[in-house]
Amino acid sequence: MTAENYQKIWQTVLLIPAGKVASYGQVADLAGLPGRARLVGKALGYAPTELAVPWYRVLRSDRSLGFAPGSATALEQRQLLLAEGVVLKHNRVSKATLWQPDLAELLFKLQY
DNA sequence: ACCATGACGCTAC
DNA sequence: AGTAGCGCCATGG
Repeated sequence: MTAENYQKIWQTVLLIPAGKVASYGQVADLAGLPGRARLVGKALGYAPTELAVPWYRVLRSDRSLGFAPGSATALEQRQLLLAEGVVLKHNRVSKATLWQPDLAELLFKLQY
């Protein structure tokens, strides 16, 4: 069951389009796990590399990167986002880069 | 079983 | 812009 939750989370994150970002809480909600943002972070940490989950497109609800500024992971995330054309202002992404999925289409793709 | 620890988030100061 | 408290709960010691 927790394994299934991880699957739901990975699937949801895979739907985030390049150049867009979503928050941990948003992913949790869309994955059918409201209020469980922490689980999203855990799931991303455990994500199998073969799934190629775009973990770097997930950040905090205040639109700042999900890691301590200066940490190797934060630098990597910044680089990957910039490579997709995401605009970063002082360690924050602009509101325009937030992912706003069409719910009907999302439900269709997630196949619940 | 108990306790501490997080890739979090929201409300209230 | 910051801090504090609380809710959340899987994982590991």
